[in-house]
Amino acid sequence: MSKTISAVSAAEANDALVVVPCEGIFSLRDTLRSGQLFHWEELSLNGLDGFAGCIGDAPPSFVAQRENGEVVTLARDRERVGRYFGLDHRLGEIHATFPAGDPVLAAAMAYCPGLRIARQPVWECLATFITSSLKQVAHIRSISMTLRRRYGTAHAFSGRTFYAYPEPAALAAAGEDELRQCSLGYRGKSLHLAATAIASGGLDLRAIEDESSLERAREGLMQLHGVGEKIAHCTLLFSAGRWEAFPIDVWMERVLREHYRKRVKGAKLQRWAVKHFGPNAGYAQQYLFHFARKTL
DNA sequence: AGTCAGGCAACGC
DNA sequence: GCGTTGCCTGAC
Repeated sequence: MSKTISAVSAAEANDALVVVPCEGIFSLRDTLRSGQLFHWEELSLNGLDGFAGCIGDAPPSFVAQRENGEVVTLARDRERVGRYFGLDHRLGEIHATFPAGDPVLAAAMAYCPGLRIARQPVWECLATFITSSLKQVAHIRSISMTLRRRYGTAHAFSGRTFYAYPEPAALAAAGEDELRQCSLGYRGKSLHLAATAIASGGLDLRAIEDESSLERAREGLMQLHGVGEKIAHCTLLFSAGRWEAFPIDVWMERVLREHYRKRVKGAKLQRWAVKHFGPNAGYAQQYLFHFARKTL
């Protein structure tokens, strides 16, 4: 079972809430609900409603947004939170690369203008999306929590317990059968193989992250059993800052078919999307995806 | 009760 | 290349 290795009292936390610098507009709620992060839990601290969760293997962070838009967190997490939620992204410059005169994208952006693409730790992003195959958001979330509780490091925080995502070695040691029992089914095999490959050094995630060519990074990830186009693109977009990566799932297929009249699929659809949406196609994808899921 | 989900691999052509 | 099928599980 996990061992608790840190504890921060609520009082201690309250004293240290500070504002996180943010470049432009941000919506914490939209960002957390846009299907890229699955483990943040609602938490009220000192009368302020926000969210708590682990960023990588650091002790839990508390994040909240005041009515005036200010993002606040513990002093110790100021930089970590800003970086994790992409508060330094220059949205104006990103949006300027989007196609002019695209009313669908414009509507999606108007729906969730403060949505940002987070910078997740690569392993936890990859692993989470391996477990997401053919699953609904609520279930992805539940699997993430189960894996964290069983194999992650526990941290006491504000009277509750939060868990870091388990390291590759922890999941490798758990074994395939045990992982399957975390409601994973056939995904247990993929997760275990990925954890083993990374824990043993057979696959170097850092090298893939640093790979200059998106194509080669994508191929590197796709060597893993259970990682195809969609999961590779999600990992590159949500954890490696590769905003040109454009994951196409059933929701994006639906949007592109119904609003853009695209009837092609697979690689052809992929090529069209990158050409149409430009160098930050993945960022555009995130607005469209969130918009589609909430309104279509 | 059957169908369907935020995919992928293996196989057939 | 392109289309089809099986796969675990939970929600409806």
